[in-house]
Amino acid sequence: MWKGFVLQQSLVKLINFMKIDHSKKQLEILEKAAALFRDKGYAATSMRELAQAVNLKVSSIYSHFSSKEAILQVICFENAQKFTQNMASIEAQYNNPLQQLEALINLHIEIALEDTTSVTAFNDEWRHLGEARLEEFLSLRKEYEMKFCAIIEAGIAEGTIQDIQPQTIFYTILSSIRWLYDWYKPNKKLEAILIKEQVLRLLLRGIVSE
Amino acid sequence: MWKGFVLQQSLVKLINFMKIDHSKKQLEILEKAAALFRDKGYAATSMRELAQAVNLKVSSIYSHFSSKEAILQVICFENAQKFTQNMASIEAQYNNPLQQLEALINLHIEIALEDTTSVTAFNDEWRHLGEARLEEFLSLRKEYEMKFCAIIEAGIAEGTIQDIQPQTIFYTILSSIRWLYDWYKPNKKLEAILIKEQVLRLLLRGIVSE
DNA sequence: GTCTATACGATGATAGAC
DNA sequence: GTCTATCATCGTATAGAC
Repeated sequence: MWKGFVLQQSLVKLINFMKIDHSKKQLEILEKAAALFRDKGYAATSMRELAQAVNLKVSSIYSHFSSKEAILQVICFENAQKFTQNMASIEAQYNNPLQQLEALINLHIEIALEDTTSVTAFNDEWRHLGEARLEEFLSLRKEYEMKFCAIIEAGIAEGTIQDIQPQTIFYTILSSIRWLYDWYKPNKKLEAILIKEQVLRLLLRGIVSE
Repeated sequence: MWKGFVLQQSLVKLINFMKIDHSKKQLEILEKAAALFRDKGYAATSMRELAQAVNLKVSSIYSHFSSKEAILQVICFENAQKFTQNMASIEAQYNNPLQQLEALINLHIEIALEDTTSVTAFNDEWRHLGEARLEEFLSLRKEYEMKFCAIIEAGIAEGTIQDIQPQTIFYTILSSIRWLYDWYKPNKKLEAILIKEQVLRLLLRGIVSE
């Protein structure tokens, strides 16, 4: 049995450039906004609620962000960058397609377990971006998808990955991890390790036991 | 290699009781509402938009449904019932846990491929139910989860399913299918069959090839 | 940067004529 | 059942004092 995935856990370092370029108050607003967007959705979250959550009057928020959508933009694009940059570092680190894929799955699981709020908002609420920004966002997303699928494709050619449409594998991986955002409560560190190992095994080896 | 899943495709019959109990106009409203809720989200969909979509004035909608939330309620609870009833019929049809699980996965894939709008709205927008109905809904969902996990548990005990926390398997299956709602365009019948076979194989046997 | 005050369009929902 | 008319409320956003 192939056991490579046991060896390379936790090698991926998460880059937190969200903390660069923003003032303390901006960061506070971004965090609370992400939490509200995650819990109630972007459209159902009002600026009045957000203001209350950060102990400001509504108008004061506009000293930090030009609009409600501007806040969503930061959340969406900084998270998109996070995934793109991590993928680049993974590609540099491994040259084996299967190891790259495993590291990518690991990356997505780790991000899901570590940063529940911001990434969830990014995952679910990007569609509320305005037309221009939405187009930009979708193009970034498409680029990420193509790189991801290229790795899968290489693994299929090599014979280490099942011969299934790369897009199907890609979408299945990405969405299969999404329940972590909704269900995982970041209390127990031990449980996180167990979940990570089990989800990874489930995706790589399947449900059926030999 | 275990090949049972090749034999029992498409045995699951989808029950469409959504078409019972509602007038034609109510059905039209429900369909358009589901499409709008799916595309823009419940909160971002206004009654005026919905009215326009069904060629009515806003006030006329209130002759068919008592409120915007009442429409969401129908969508959520009738879809919940759909899954519950299908599960019951699967449990009656098979007594092998692995076959039951495979039929359940098949069910979820088939529903995703056949009925994109209503189920997507149900999947994503239930959280906008009012407090009382939300509680009711979550209890139905919990019940479904427990039955689903009991089947997985039986498979693990039997040795046919990998020894992984049943909840982890359950959540991974359910969410792994969700990309179909977002990405699959119901044009090509042939492609649907291919996707179904591949997703099923991916979940059951995993990404890594032997 | 934060406040009070306010603009003003959109929202869910109702009253009452036909 | 459908319409016109209307309501009260809430939405994002701005102006201007401190």
